[in-house]
Amino acid sequence: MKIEQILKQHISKAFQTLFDNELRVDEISLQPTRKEFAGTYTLVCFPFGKISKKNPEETAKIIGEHLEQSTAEVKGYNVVKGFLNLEIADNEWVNVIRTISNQIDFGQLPESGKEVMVEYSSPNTNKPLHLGHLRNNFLGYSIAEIMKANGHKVHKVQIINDRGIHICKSMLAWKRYGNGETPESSGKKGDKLVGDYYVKFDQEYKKEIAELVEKGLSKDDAEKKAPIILEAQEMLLKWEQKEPEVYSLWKKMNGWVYDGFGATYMQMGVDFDKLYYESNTYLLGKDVVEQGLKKEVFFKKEDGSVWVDLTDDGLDEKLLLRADGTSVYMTQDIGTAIERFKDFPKLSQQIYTVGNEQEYHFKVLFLILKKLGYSWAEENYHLSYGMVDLPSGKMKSREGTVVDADDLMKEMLDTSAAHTKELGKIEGFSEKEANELYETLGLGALKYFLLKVDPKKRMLFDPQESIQFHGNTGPFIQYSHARISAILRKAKELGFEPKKEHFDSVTVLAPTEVGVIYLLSEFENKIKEAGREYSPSIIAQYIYDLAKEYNRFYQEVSIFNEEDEDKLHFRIAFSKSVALAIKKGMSLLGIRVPERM
RNA sequence: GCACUCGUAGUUCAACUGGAUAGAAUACCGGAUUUCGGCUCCGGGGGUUGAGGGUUCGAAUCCUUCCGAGUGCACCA
Repeated sequence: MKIEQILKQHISKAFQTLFDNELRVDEISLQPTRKEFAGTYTLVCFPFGKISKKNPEETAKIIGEHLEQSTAEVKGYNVVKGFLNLEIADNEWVNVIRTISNQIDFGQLPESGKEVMVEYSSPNTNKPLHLGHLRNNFLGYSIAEIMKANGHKVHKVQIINDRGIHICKSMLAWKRYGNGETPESSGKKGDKLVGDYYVKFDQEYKKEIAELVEKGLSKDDAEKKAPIILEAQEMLLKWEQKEPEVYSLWKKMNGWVYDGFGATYMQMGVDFDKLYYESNTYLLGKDVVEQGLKKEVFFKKEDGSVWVDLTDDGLDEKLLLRADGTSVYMTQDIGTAIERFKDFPKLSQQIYTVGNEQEYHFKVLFLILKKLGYSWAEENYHLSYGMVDLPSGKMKSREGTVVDADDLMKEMLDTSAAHTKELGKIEGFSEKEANELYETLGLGALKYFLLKVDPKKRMLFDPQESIQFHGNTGPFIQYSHARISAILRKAKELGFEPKKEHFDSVTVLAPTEVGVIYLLSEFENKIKEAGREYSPSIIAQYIYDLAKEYNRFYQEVSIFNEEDEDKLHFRIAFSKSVALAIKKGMSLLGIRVPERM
């Protein structure tokens, strides 16, 4: 059992004995003791005044004294104001390492029986992926990994926005101005090529509008009557009727985009278990709306359009079906959500990784699903994240200030390659190994930088700072791991395989050792917390603290110069546990760690 | 206009969900180590937590009023 749990039980019992009071274990909260005081766990005693009928300081003393006398775990205590700081016996910490060394997969919680779906990425096929998508993808992937570590079964999915007027725009522009250009003929990545024609459409559209305005039309009229937009609308109708020529062009161009995106996802190191295509799902939801009408959850207006009234819940009325019977975004999302629970009947939760500008949309969506009587609706979660700003300000595609995902990743790889070569520590690496390392480092830096910030918060992406290899960065942690790996390699060469039966004589630890072991004992708590809060940043912060604390130990305590062989064995086992925690923690962020760098 | 989110060292981020003298990183200044691995470690300065008021033994955190930033309020997706 965990030290923290044992302590809580002791405290509960102490309350029984000392004050004849029932204090449940789950009512007790222990917090880490601040660095400047002795001890590891702190019990805040201010609230107990009523129970003990004494002031907080005396209360703390009584409890501390009792725990020190009656338990093996508490070796000492001190009281500052109403704070009771408890010092734990060193052999308890040794035990923690013994337990971890015995564990097969440290950092993996037992199966929960819960099954969750994580949706992320879901791009528009007209626009190549950019920095904002990177935050989305890394977040979604990481949350999926964190859910797995919490013992849940996970399905990673995305919905691909592959139909609608915007798709017809790029198709039309390609048809008009493309001269048969293909990714092969131009050497462009498929998604970039299609994106270019989307931009081209917009340019031509604006030209036509300007011409019409010159001829005396109002701007609104011009926007509606420009030939190019009329043609695009016609194309959409043809697409819906699956007219062969339009349909095959659609398939061809989408194919290019998927190839392009595929390459980008590969580079990012993210993947999906199942893809949903809007072209398959856009008709879903209509029958649900019909059912909702019958149940009088929704209502019809005079013109025949269908609405839901959410004013009682502090929201607005929301349109679900147009007067002509066609559906809107919300309708599709309702249908898709229900479809997914049909696809995976044991699903208990969906997590949608979507930017915070859609918070209102998801609030409405979940509320509608709840009103329709779906019990899982309340479990659904919008993993909302803030925008990524650049030092120059907001990213705006119109002003060309967008940071392209492919370009950025390439830059990170180049920088890490240059940096690594400069250090000259990788002699003996094959070219393939070296390239893998650059990728591990470059992407690690990028992912860590984007994930260390609380997802809810808007963040600033500074390209200069993100490529740094020291401070609170991915490479710093990767470096710490590589160094421990070096220690373990050396230990093996010298024949010091950690043997847990040797630990028994180790009874006195250095303060830095206790610091590190305390953090190790918190690993699983952090995984739970990250899952509960949907926040990879908790893991990122934790691993950084762990790496830093280990470095402190490393500086202070020598491993191989230690004469006591049991201590030496202990420190190797202890280092191994730290390496494991770093590796596992980083994998929860989708970041690999090298053995050498 | 209405709704939601946010405001913390020069800068980028934390703060265990109401706990101690608000912590890291970065940059700057000073020192240690020169090895198991160089990107390591230690110390220093730097804060009226946007401003005021309230609740509390105790507030960056909760309530309230201002000020400032952002997002949303489509028969677009």
